[in-house]
Amino acid sequence: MIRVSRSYGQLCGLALALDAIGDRWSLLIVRELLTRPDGARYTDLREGLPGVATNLLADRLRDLETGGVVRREEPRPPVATPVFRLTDRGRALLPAIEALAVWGGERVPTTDADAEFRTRWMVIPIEAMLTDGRPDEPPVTIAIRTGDEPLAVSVGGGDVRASTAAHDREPDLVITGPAKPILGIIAGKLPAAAASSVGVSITGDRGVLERIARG
Amino acid sequence: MIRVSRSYGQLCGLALALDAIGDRWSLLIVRELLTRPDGARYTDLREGLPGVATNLLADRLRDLETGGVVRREEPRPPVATPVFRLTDRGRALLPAIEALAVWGGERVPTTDADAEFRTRWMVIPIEAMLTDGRPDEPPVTIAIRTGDEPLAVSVGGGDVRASTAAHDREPDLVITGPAKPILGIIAGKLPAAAASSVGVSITGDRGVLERIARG
DNA sequence: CAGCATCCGCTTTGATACTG
DNA sequence: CAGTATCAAAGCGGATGCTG
Repeated sequence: MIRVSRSYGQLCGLALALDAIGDRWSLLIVRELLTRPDGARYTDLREGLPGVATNLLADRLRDLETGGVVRREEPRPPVATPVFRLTDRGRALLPAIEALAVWGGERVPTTDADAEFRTRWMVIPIEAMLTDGRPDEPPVTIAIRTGDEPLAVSVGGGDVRASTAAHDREPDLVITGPAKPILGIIAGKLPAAAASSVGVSITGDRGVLERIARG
Repeated sequence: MIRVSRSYGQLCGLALALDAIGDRWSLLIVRELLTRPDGARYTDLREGLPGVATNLLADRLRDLETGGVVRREEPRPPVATPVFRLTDRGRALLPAIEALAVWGGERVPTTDADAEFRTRWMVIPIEAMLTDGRPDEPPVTIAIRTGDEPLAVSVGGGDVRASTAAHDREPDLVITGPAKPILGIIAGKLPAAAASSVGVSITGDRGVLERIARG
């Protein structure tokens, strides 16, 4: 009944990391929790992890809890349901996940039209790949309308932050269309001029795109 | 007979990366090849991957070749054996592997005394965790004597490079002892003064340790 | 309904043996 | 040396059942 995920038994940082988060679905669970700072319920996680078997999700959450990556918070007596959050150690996986996401993002399949998509999945690559190139200018916001929910990107003070929460104010730039080309445009790999030809509409201050593109 | 490693089917950079290198042993194979710029033969890889089943190693090498991470170079007609190398795309995994190795390295088990170890496995964490803090000073070298083969660390010009090749000249610092405390001392987590109490002997210019420690 | 646990068929893994 | 072949055991994914 014990669930000890098989260890590589190697005195090596990478092997030890893979002992902890190398199982199938583990890093994707961490991805979900990274974009939910307030924690997530079991069903939230299932929604963000299409294809996961429910028993595997339960197993992995236990494993990650044992590994010190995830903390389960039991609800207060009356009602409510458990909430899962990342520990500090879990959040420390961000650089590794960003690096993997950037590496994998270079090969986004143009075929495979029926792949699952959640707008939330854009948060990590956006924060990893973009930067505020003009930290002294006043902050601006971008609204991205694609997928299952809108995305708000805040640019200012040298930082780029993305979240599925709503903006405080009117966005300076609004991007609407299918996710794949939007990612290309944001990453600067697809020129904004070609947006309409791939079904993406951009309204507002396009200069913001230059401000956030990496040198 | 087709070996399509199960895809997550998610339009997400991280999921795509895991589709390519998320299978068991895959990233450890890349680790081995990263520390062998001249390529490795099948048996070299087996030596550096204790515990891998030979059929799995063959399978993974095929998968990684299909995924564009590894290239197999067949030998010239007379004799010789195939050599496996990383492609450019495979080498591009270095930042992700470094991030994972650093994360995993923070929890090196003090128990598990019978874990496998190869000196070569120190190359990536050393290059990831150390820096040349005095790039204008003349280059220095460190010899690390532990595990199955000696390790040569070159510090200079702002870079820290490690390899299992021999030094060109006499090392400025020699560190001898068991791998675990040596890693701690190099990372600056274990004071050099405590070295002898954990079986580590340090001879030469200890100032080098301050030169390479991260801020 | 949220949050799992159980069962079941299939695939992957790992240990060993064997071959060109 | 560089793998392939075989097979038991574990892991995975899907469906379904149970409990508060």
